[in-house]
Amino acid sequence: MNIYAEFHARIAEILARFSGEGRLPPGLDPARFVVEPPRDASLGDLACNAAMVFAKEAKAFYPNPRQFATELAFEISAFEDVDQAEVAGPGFLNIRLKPTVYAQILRAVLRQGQDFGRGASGRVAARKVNVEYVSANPTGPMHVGHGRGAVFGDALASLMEFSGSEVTREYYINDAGAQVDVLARSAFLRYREALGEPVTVPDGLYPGDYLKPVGAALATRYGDSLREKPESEWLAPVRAFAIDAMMDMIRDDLAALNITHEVFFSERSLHDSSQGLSDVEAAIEELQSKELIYQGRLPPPKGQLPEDWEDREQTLFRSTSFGDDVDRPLRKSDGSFTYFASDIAYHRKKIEGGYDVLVDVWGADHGGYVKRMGAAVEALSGGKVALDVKLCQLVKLMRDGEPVKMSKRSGDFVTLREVVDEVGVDAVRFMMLYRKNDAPLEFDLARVIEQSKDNPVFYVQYAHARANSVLRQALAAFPDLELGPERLAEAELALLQDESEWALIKLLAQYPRVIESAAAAHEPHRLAFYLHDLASLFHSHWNRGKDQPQLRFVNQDRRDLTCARLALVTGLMKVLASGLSVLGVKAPDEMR
RNA sequence: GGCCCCGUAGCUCAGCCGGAUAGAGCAACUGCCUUCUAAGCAGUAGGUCGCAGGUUCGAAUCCUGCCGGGGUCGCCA
Repeated sequence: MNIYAEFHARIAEILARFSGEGRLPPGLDPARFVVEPPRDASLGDLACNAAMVFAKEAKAFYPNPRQFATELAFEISAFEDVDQAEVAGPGFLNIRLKPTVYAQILRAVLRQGQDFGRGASGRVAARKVNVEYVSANPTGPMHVGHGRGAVFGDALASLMEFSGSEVTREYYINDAGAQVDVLARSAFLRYREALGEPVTVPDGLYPGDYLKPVGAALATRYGDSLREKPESEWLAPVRAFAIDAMMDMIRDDLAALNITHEVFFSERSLHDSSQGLSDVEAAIEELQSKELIYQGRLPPPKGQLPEDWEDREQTLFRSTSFGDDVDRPLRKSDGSFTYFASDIAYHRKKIEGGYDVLVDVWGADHGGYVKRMGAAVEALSGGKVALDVKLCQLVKLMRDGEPVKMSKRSGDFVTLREVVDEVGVDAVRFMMLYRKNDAPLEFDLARVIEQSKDNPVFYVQYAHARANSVLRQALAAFPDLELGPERLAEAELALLQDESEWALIKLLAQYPRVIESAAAAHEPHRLAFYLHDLASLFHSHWNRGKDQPQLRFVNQDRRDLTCARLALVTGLMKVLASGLSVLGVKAPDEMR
């Protein structure tokens, strides 16, 4: 039950009726106006800008927006659940609802529980969505930056799912490039080490200790049978073995963050030509048939020229036809395919999967890649599939305001796993979501486990725990009280008289709208901020009970009033629990 | 040099598809609280929304140019 969507529909109906009656021109697009909470709650419950948005079209019928709005206000006042509708400012329509509307919403929250807000996007929701995230190279443990993309993608997937889309969570394994050969050589070195050879890791190989167990496992599996063979013979099996080991490790790291993917897609599989044309070849062929491939030369990049730059003719994709800056090469100088070529093939597979929307979550350093990928998806889908690339900025790891030193070169960097083990899943997830994805994030290891109001994770979880504590105390005061949501929904809600009680209910009523807009914008941080706002309002109302005992939720002398207030508390708990669960953060019953 | 992201209170950041007097937390200042319901509470002050144009009834929001910070710039992934 989303009152904003509800009134948007009703007003759209009025406009359509006016058009039919010749009081407005036909064909006014309802998508152009909005129904939203007014800036200032004292203005009412809903604000609508339709009269101003359509002022131009309505000019022949109403000389100015205010008169148009007055006409609409007259119609809206007639609704049973509307207390009053009035015109304000240049032509705003402010609607005040009867309190019974909010009482109904609270009952809906209680009855639907954690499903309140589910499917909030209704028909606006994309039907089938693919969210690709993490996609860290299988060459080592994940670091904190990967973690941000992982948490972001996972929460976005849940959010879109909750709002009404069918979502597939996908991981693209970069198991085809040169870096997995480096991985294989590094693992082979550790294999020789495990067989008793003294080794030093040369430059260019991965030095991390995490490959030692892989070397040992190789030794167990192969004995010394690979030792004297040429690289051409051991590379493939060692590479496959090491990739599997790395993916197991990455899956473990993700599991520690409660992240799972439905699909792990192998880049290497795109190059498999054992069944005829490989996927990469097929993708290029398809683009060829659309005359988007040609042999040509690229101008050298401006600024500093790469040292090994050579001007040569190459296979190019005409991405400039779709807004890219230059056309992009598909084959390297040795004839093999570029990463971009495999990525085109990969996205072609996703398009074939019948998705309406593709979301890719990348690190900000891949920003230069967005246009060409968008061009490829547009070319391959004929513009039917939307690709939204979400770039996640860096994470700066801090401790008590001081940066934590990380040197990746030595192979001795702070891993995601270490951070999760130190501060817990909830802190990592919530903090990573409590910031826009494209803004850099400072993550302070000390601050996120602080139990104070300065720590948003604690603050929001504590609101849930505190609500639960109120219920426990109510039970102590009235041992026979039935606290089931169904029973509380029958409480006499009209007994709620305090303004901040209604402010809380009104904020609860916004939850579906928050879900809808956060999902539509692919911005889970909006939900995190909403939950913080909700917690904040609850805490501050709770604190008023310090000075004014009559405002406390549990009132020994007023069983009926207590019930009404418990209905509010329970509704709040449900929404907090629902939102936290969408973000993948626990809603604890107590914080001790 | 091209492209992308960012620039909002002293600091860290929100601000939806253009909407009414631009918000929150921290820090600062002023009171209160010191066992009351649970990790304090209430209030005050603080802004040229980087700058300059443009679009319009209306711009932090959209467009153009500039300034500043970051990222990126055939074959790396």
